[in-house]
Amino acid sequence: MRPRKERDEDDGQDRDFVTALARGLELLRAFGREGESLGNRDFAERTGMSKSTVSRLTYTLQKLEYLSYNPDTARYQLAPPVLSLGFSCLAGMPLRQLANPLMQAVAEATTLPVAMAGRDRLSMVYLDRCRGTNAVALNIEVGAHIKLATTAMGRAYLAAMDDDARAAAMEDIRQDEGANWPVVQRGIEGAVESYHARGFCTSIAEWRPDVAAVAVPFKPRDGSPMVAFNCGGSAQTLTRDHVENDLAPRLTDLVRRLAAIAP
Amino acid sequence: MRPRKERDEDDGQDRDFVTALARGLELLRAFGREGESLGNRDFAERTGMSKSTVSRLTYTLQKLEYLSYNPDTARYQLAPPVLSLGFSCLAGMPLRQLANPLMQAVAEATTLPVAMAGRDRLSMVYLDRCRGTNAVALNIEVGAHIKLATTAMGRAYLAAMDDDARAAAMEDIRQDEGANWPVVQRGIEGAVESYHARGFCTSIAEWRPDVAAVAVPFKPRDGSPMVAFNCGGSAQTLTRDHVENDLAPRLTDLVRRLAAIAP
DNA sequence: ACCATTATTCCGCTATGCGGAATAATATTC
DNA sequence: GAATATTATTCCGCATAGCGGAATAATGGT
Repeated sequence: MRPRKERDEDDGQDRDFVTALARGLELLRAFGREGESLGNRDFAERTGMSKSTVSRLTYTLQKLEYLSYNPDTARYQLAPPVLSLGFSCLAGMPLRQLANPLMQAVAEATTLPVAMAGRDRLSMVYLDRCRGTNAVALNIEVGAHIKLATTAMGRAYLAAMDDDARAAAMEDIRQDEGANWPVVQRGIEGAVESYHARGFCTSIAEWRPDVAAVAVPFKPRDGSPMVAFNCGGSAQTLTRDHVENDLAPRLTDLVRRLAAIAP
Repeated sequence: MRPRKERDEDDGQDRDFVTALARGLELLRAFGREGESLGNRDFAERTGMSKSTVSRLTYTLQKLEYLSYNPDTARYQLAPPVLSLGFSCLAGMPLRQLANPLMQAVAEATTLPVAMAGRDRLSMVYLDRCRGTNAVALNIEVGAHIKLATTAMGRAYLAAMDDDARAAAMEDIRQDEGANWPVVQRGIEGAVESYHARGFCTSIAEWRPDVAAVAVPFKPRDGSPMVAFNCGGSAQTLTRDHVENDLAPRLTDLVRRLAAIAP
């Protein structure tokens, strides 16, 4: 086969990029995690597309049953076929099956939840998780988002990116964070150093004041997307010492074992 | 606002239907539940689109990060953002939060798993589920599919559809089932009767020889998509009498209570 | 009854996206 | 190692799909 030539996007347009598809997907993304229903008006505002375009796209998506339409409120909502796609996505990650037992072992040994996540723009998305026997703590479901910029998970991911990809991501984060950026930036830079020096990243009372966590990235050799593993709990009960000298080694060990069995 | 005029799709084309979007989504759907990776060739075969079209669409989807590309194998795989969409879909279903406690109560009373599902083409997709304390039985995850045509869940859904929608669905099922159709058809017709007479549908050793289940549909008054609830387990331990006279009333009761608190 | 809001339709224009054929790169075979 | 088979991408002309502005409809509030 033939590797795709680098396209010149800067000046001219990308002749192979299908705009209509991108727009439609942007519409699906417009829903927040809080499960609001959206009207055509909302879509137009959130995405900056013209009313007519939105109308046509929602019409199409509804016909394909990705959106369900409520005639009473004139609002749309994401429909079950969207969920199916998400499930196929999970099914297509052999890493999950391989990593799960290792995660489970750490969760049991530490009594804390352990999770695996991948990136989605400025978030990390949970791909799998094991609950620790102990905690009521931090019960995040598969599919849920946590911040890329300030969580241990996100920092571990950032730390393991190529320099240029990380630079691009950090630029996006800067846009997003506004005034917080200096603090956030320091956190990320610290994480990069921590990762290179010790192989893990922490976030103790930085994402949320009551949460302490550690995370380690994993790059599959076969080129499938990078993931990260985390483990953590209440910042009240977990000392920095405990996080760095007990939890962190368990996660680095998890990743080492995984590297031995994963492609 | 203004209700959308009925389009004439039969003869001319639908001027408002965005083909490129539909095609791109069809590509995402092409992945089976078994988590294969697909190359452009596979997409072209499965969807019947031309090679060039597939190439452009996969390029676009990859750029949007819905597909991850493995340069070694030249195969694509669904990426985390797809999972995010699925999660937003769940978040947007208030019914889940309302129904969950009721489902939990039935699961505990019967020691059997109870689930809620919506439709996706010829499948029912699990939207939520509660495990019964008892069984190792039938542990299906959220997002998973079961057959529309032969499960209790699917039959309950079919039974509660409008006559014309059901007719359309049955036509699709007929296409899909081939030689089995006569048996399947009788099952569905029996389910429709059962639903009208008693308010529930069963499938005992019909979907799989070792599974017995009962299901009840629920139509939200606010126009959001219909769902169904099921409950079941091993056909060895569950008698028809038990299913119809113990489990079924619990589910119809669940739906009655839900109707009282849901929109 | 009127106005404000929200959606949809209409329609001309052009960029968009389509597909066939040519081209490249890689795997496979002998 | 040359030759062949496979799989992908690029090129490019053409038709048309889809875009957006303006007009039109329906609805709800006051």
